[in-house]
This record gives sequence, C-alpha cells and structure tokens, in this order.
Amino acid sequence: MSSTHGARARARIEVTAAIKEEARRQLANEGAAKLSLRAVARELGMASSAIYRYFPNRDDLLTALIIDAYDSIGEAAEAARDAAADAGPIERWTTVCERLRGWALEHPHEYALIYGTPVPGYTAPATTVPPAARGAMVAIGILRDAHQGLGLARPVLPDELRPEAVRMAATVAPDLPPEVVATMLATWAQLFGLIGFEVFGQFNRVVEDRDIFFRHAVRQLAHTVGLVYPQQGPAAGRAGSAGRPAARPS
Amino acid sequence: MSSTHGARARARIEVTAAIKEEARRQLANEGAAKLSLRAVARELGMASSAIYRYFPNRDDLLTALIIDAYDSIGEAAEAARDAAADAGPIERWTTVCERLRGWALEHPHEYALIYGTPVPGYTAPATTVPPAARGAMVAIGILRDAHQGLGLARPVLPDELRPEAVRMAATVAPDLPPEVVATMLATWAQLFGLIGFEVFGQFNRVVEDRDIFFRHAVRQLAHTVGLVYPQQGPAAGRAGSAGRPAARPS
DNA sequence: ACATGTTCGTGAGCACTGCTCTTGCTTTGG
DNA sequence: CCAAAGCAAGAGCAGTGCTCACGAACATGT
Repeated sequence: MSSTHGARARARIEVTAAIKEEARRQLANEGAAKLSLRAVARELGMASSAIYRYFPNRDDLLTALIIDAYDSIGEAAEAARDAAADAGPIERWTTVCERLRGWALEHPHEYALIYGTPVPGYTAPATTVPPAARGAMVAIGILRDAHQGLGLARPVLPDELRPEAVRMAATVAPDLPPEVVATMLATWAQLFGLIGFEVFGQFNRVVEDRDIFFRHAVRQLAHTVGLVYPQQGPAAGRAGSAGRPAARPS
Repeated sequence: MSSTHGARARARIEVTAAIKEEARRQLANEGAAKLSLRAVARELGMASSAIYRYFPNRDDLLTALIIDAYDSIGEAAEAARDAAADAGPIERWTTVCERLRGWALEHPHEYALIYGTPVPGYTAPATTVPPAARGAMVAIGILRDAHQGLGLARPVLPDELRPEAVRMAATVAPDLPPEVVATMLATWAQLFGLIGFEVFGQFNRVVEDRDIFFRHAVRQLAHTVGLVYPQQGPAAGRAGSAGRPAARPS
C-alpha cells in the first residue's frame, strides 16, 4: 500500500524531510515562536501553499519536530547508558545525566520545544508520549539494575504519599518499589530544572564553571534518588568512598 | 521634573497601566507568543499606532510584563516567608516553596514568561536582574537564619567545586559558607524543575495527587540543601522527627 | 492502452500581524 | 498668549497562516 512504491512516494518523504530540516534550521535561528511556513517554503524554492500538502498546519509541523526532538534526546540517553554499560549505577546515572545536559546545550531550541514553554493553544497529541518517555525509561532502567544488584537504597516515604506512589509505580515501572518510583520522578524533574536553568540562561552571571557545578549537582541527585555503591563486590568504578545504606527521614 | 504634574502625566501612567493589564489578560488567554499589540489597542478602544507612544515595540511590552512577573512572584515569596516567620527553617522553606508553586499554578503564562523558554533574540535588560533575584534572596535569607541558629548542616564539597563555590558565594551571599551557597543554587534550580514540570504539563497522566507529591519533594529538597531541625531548643514547629547532623559524601 | 481518480505545485486572495510615517489636535510651560 | 511638545488617528508597507480553484503529473483498475 503505502510502501516506497513509485517515484511519488519517494519524493514525498524526501520533501517532508527537507521541510523538517529547514524548519529545524529556522528554529535554531529564530526560535519556535517565529517559525514561518512561508519562510521555509521560500528557502526551499516552493510556493508557500505547497507546504500544506505535507503538513496541514503549523502546529503539525511543530509536532513532527517535537517527536524528532524527543527521539533525538532519548537516543542520546540510550547511547550514553550503553557506553557506560560496564560501570556502576552511579557512574551510569551521571553519564546519562551529563549526556542529557550535553544534548540540551547542543540543541537549545529543540530542548525548549520539548521541555520549555508549551506552544499556546497547542496540546501535544498522544503520539508524542512514547518518544517523550524514552529518556525517563533509561533512568528507570538504571534504577532497576541497581535495585536488583543491591546498589539502591529504598527511601522512606511518608504515609500520605504512599497511595500516590503506588499509583505512579503502576503506570511507570510496576516492577520497582513505589518509593523508588516516586523519588525517581521527583529527581527526574529536578534534573531538568538544572538543565533548564543553564540552557535558558538563568545561571548567567551566577555560575561560571558550569561543567563542574553540574557534575556535582548530578552526583547529589544520584544520592537523592537512592543510588549507592553496591555493598557486595563493588562494580567497575572505584568504590573507595563508600556510601551509607541511607534511609532518609520524612 | 517628571512627577505627577499635569493631567497629562497622570493620564500617561494610567494608560500605561491599562495596556499592561490588558496585555496580561491576553497573556493568560493566548500565551506570550500570540500577544498582539493590535488586539490590545482594539480592546482598549484606541488606534493600534497609539500603543507605540507607550511601548516602542512588542518586546518592550514583554519586558515590562517580565519585570512585573518577577516582582509578583518575589512578593509572594516574601509574603510566605513573613507568614511563617515564627516557624522553624524547614517549615519556612517548605512554606515558601509551596507559595512559589502556588503562584506558578495561578499565573502559568507569567511563569512561562520568566522561567520558560526565553523570547528568541530577546535578551533581558539589566533592569530585570534585581526583581529576578528577589525570590532567591528569600531562600538565602532562610538559609542565613538557619546557619546562625544551628539549623543548617554544612555539606561536604569535592575539591574541584570549591573555587567555583567561593566565586558564587562572593557574588550571591558573601556571609554564607561557600558549600551552602553552591548547594543552595543547585537546589533552587531543582525546585523550578519540579514547578516547571507541573506547570508545563510534563506530569500529566503520571502524577495525580500533585499537592502531596510536591510537598514531599520539597521536604526532600530541604534536606538536600542542608536544613535540619535545630539541635538546641527546637523552633516553633513540631520537632518530633529529628534530623541527623548529616554531612553527605561526594 | 486508456480512462479514472488521486496527488501535487501554483498563484491569487483573505484576514491578520508588527511597525512607520504623516497629519492634525490638545495640553503644557514660558 | 503662543510656541513647543506630547498625543491619537489613519493610511500604508511588508510579513504571516491559511484557503481555494486551477491545471499538470502521476498511479491504478479495466
């Protein structure tokens, strides 16, 4: 049916890709708010109305770019996880976090598209959900490994949070303890607070050496989320500075 | 010179206020990207060109709204701090954090204006810096009080972060230990990660009971930033669940 | 091989935007 | 009282998202 049959179908996916590519360029130059379909068409040498054969409206173009961005950052996270496959959970965590930050700094406008101000009146369709979850799934995977390998402390939850934690765990990672999932989600949001502040310039004139600052903050987050150095037979990384069993109050 | 002399000057500041007010209304309805000067003028019953007597261009109107928003959230933080003046540092911290979140949920578009994606090509003028710092100053004040009252643990910093921590402390809070300032800045960014995820809908379909989730996360942040219940003579709040001295590794 | 239905690019056009400039009017200060 | 300065209005320019009717190129069933 809709395979790469004729020259027509082939041309269609080529033009679609060219539009997205040019749109991404404009995104980097002007930002999402000023993304102009007419300008994209002009740069591609086609009539402005021709764009609408490929994307019914501006928001749909944005949706395509959003999905691509989620896939891109998700892929980066997965690659970082795989590159640090032999290291311990804390090293894997920090490696993934630093790669997420690196991606954000390399693609600030695409980062803004997915983690910044949502486009007004635009609600992301359901198709964006799976790509959006890729990054978080990488983090959850690291926690899962640590959980199975005694490298994860189970934080103590207050009773009032327990039902919500159980609910969250059921929809996100049913095989992990609810305490871990709840803490993980909060930590995940906090991580993007750090990244966002840097990308959006909130650290200007305040934090200078942001590499080191971020590295330290992310190690602290690893502790917050419950990652500790394994207690029996340390993993690949140096395990000199041992961690506590660490059950935190309230 | 430029006091409230004639009826003309009075009218000017009245019209300026009316423009900002109407602009804020449009902001809440349509978002910053679709803020239309013509629509503002139309709603105010004046010619579109008349707006430019008061704001030379659209970005300057946005700048005014940004400053107002910073002042508004800063004022909210200060009010929360004063309302909890008699409580202990942890209660003050959580009260301020929950007020910040409350303000953000009440004014999502103004929140997006100051903590979301920056307007492309627009760099905030220096006049926005003092209002922007108001909120963080409230948090620093709480830490200062706790520091003087033995309610603050001094976290252990790795050596590589020390010079940067000293630099940050010098420009932000010279009277506080560098470790505290460094940890505080990271925690501050993480707090806005939590708020941003909620305001921008990243928690949709994942976190249901966000009040409780946020309250727990903020208590955890209080621990991260080093706030503990005072060791000699507990403060006003209940001090039953005592905290550890808590010096954290790496 | 031919006719049919679908897809595509085009250019005109609508309603809207930010912004500029000239033209007159009103208020102000000397 | 009168010149100077501030002000609103309207026309106009260039740009935007988006629609529509039109031929041309393609795909496909008979």
